[in-house]
Amino acid sequence: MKRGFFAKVYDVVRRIPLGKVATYGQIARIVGEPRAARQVGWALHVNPEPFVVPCHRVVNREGRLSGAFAFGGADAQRYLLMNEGVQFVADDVVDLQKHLWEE
DNA sequence: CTCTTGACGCACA
DNA sequence: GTGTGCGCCAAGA
Repeated sequence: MKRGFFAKVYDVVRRIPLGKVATYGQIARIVGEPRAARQVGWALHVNPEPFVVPCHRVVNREGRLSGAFAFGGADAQRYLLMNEGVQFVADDVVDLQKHLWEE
C-alpha cells in the first residue's frame, strides 16, 4: 500500500486512544503538514478502511462532528463516541477540553 | 491545463 | 459570538 500523506494520516488516526478525539489540524501537524488540515479531511473522505481508521474520533477544531461520515452518518459517529465515554457539550459537539487527544 | 469544491484553520470586521 | 475572506493541498469536472 502506498505510503503517502494519507497513510500517515491513517496511522495517526488509528492510534487515537479510546475515549479520546483529535482535530484535523492536530493530525495534520503530527504528520508534518500543519497546513494540510483539509487533506486530513480528504484522507478520511476516501478512507479505504473506515473500521480500521476511527474517523469518528476526528473532529474539527471546535469539536464539531464532520456531518459527512463514512461509517453511516453523524448519528452513528455520535453514538460511537458516547459509547466510548466521550461527553458532548452539544448535540454534535464533543468536549475537547476533556477528550482532546495529546500525542 | 484551468477552475471549482471540500470531513479545515486562522485572521479580521 | 457570527459572518466573511484567504491560505493550504488534493481531487474532480
